[in-house]
Amino acid sequence: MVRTIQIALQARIQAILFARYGVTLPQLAVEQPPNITLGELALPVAFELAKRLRKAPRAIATELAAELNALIASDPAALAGVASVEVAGAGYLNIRIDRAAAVRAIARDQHAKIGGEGFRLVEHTSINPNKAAHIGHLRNAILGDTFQRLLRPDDYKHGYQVGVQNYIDNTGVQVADVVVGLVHLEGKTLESTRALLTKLSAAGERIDFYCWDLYARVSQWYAGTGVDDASLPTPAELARRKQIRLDTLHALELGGNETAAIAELISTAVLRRHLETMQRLGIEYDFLPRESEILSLHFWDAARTLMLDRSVLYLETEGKNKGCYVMRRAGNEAAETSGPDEDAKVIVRSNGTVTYVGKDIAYHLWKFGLLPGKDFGYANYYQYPTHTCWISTAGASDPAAPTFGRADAIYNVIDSRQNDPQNNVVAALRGMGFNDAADHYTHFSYEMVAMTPRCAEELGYNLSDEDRARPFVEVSGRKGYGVKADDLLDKLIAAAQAEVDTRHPEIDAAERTGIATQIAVGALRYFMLRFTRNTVIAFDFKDALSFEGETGPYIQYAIVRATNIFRKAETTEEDALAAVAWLDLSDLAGEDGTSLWETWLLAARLTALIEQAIATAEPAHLARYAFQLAQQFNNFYHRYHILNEIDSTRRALLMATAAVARREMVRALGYLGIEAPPVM
RNA sequence: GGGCGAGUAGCUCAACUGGAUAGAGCACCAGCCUUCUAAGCUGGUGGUUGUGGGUUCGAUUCCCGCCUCGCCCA
Repeated sequence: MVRTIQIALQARIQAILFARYGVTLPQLAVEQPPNITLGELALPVAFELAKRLRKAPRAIATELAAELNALIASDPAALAGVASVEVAGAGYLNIRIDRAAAVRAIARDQHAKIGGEGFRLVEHTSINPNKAAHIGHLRNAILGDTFQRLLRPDDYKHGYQVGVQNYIDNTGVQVADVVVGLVHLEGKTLESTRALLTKLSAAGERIDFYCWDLYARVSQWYAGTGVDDASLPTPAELARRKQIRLDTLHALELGGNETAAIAELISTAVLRRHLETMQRLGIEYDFLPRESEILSLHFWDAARTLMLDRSVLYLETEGKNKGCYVMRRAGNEAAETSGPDEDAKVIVRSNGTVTYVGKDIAYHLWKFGLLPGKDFGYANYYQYPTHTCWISTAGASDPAAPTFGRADAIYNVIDSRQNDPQNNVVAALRGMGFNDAADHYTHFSYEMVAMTPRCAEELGYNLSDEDRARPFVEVSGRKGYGVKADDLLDKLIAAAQAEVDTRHPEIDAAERTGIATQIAVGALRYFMLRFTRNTVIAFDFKDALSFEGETGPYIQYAIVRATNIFRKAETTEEDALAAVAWLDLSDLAGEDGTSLWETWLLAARLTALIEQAIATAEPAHLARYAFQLAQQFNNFYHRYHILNEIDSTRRALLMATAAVARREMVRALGYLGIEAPPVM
């Protein structure tokens, strides 16, 4: 509702500016006054114009206010919802909203439209399928899933058509390392690896946890510093191990051999575990494109042809990159120095192998439907209650499967360490003339999740003095340092369960666990979303396990309180809101009414916040909003005792206020992927 | 050496992309449960926004130098 007024206001003011001064502003900021007594919206537009028009801001604001007020007087429909415009401070244009009219509109759930045409592809999670998911992966998946919810069509908004994919690097060095561990440290074959999976499954143990330990062990074996070596091996032995690693990697890339079959078996099993882990958090995928198919379906060959045709790729004939196919780096396109561009990015090495960036360019051409004649095969892999998750295959495609390589816009949730490679892909697209694709390519970049040194030591890791002095310690799969996603979730559920058990012994055990799980997920998802993307999260159990203050459970609790009011009053949120239509709302103007009105006003900002979160690709804004709304509701809750109110008109207004706050809290939390428990 | 990001209250973070008195949470102190659930509320302490300049009506925000920290590239 606030957004509807904002849009109308911006359009009207732009029209006036053009008619009166002949100017059009590219952006017209709409802010909030510091205090509600000054109005509901504020525009600093007069300051902006002061320079251009060489006129005092206050004088401009006065002219604009007069014109807007005249418009409102002559045509009430022109700026529906706006009561008056006044000048304040040094030249702010402050807007007063017609409270009664706005409250009626909000109660009817009128709000601005969100969404548009086109297919948007959100890629997130993308964990190497060689070990358990950890807290860093959780941040990625939670960010991506939340963003996907903001885009997707639902009951509240038209949204955009969305596909969610999770890219699987199943032929990379990380999977190869685990295969080395299985084959060379544990002496396993394809058959005995299969037996291992069966055994673990029967014992209820997690293959991804098994691989977590094995991966760390292999990494140490390469260095000769782990449990497999009593003393440091000879250089020749270390070289032999390094060669085993390379040979294994090549076998995976080649495919069609026992090593690759073991990799396929293990990576698929670990992948399934990742999907299960993420499903605990309400995170689902539509498609799992794998690197093995990008290789076997020869995506790169098509990309190379395209890149050569468009002169993005060229053969370097001198310098250190002689014999390589290279591409100029982003920002270096105009370099005209003589001699080889030593800073160019190698795409095909002199031995003929393609680098990661090369494969990534091919993959992204596919995403935009720009890779001629290439698409994945699609096979059914995982069934969610409401839809299927497809996986890539080199074999025949399931006729029921959709295709995903037709995106109008893409969002890649990838941590900030990949900034450079991501920029290279965009530069390649641009270099090929695919500017529209490049313009709609969003690297949804975020900083890593590290651990506080205290947290790492709690987990039993031996830190160097240097590490101990740092603000945080990086999660490391190679070292085996990290907090596993499932472990953290189990811990959170246990902590929540203890609270629920003492508070609600009357509820049956299964239901208590269900509530504890909702609370745990709420705490975890909110924790990962409250930080803006470019903030490094220094993970600590104390903060993450907190259910008080700025947390998910705080918001859930506020909702439960609202729920209780309706339960005790034996009415519903819907009825309370419907009653607003014939309610006398004249009270809203007074001081007491203002306090109620502030709750309505904040509740009516949801659409604006969603738009902002989409435009800036920053879910943290919405997370903070949800918390602020819960704070606002808790204030309201303590100030007014609704069920004791004897004046029926007033009681109805209070009920409706609780209803609107609850409605928007539930919605905002829903977009964050957090459910509202029935009781807490 | 080059690139990117960060430095704000004791701690962890915001600040709607240049606006009005820089805000939350945690911690600490003092209060509030026979009340719609205290996972809550009220009040208080706490700031030279790393530092030095510049741009202008106005800077945490933009520009330049310097200092720290992190990541990526070579």
